[in-house]
Amino acid sequence: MNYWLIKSEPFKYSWDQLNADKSTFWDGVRNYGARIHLRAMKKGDQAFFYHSNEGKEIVGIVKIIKEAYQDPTTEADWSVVDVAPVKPLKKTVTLETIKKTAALQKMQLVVNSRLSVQPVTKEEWEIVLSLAK
DNA sequence: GCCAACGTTGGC
DNA sequence: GCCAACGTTGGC
Repeated sequence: MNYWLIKSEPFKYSWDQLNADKSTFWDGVRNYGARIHLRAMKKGDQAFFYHSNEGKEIVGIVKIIKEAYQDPTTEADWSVVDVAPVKPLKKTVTLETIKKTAALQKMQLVVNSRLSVQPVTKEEWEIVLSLAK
């Protein structure tokens, strides 16, 4: 089981929208680094859903329900995965909180905030979950 | 709205 | 293959 973090600007595609849709294909990744991570995702992996720009917080957990396939919105060589919501966090975890947490300083969110699909270690995953209680 | 950081593009 | 210029992202 691998853990990830995917970002979306809430006014583009929000957590609420995902819950209304039940599942979606995660498109719009146009970055080679992010593409590598997308293609490494396995069915059943879980990911944090992060709201960038507005909110700047992790709002929920999603799971990968279909592994990477050709992005239907483009002819170019980009991939999408299908994701479905698992559950919202009881308490959202803000970027501010993450930055204040010593054990989370190596999260990609802190190191490279621009990467839209990021790997998360098991340790980081569990720390974030503990912060969300 | 600004700007720093980063990635990509294109000229050489 | 290097690097300057440009565009985009995202935090503030």
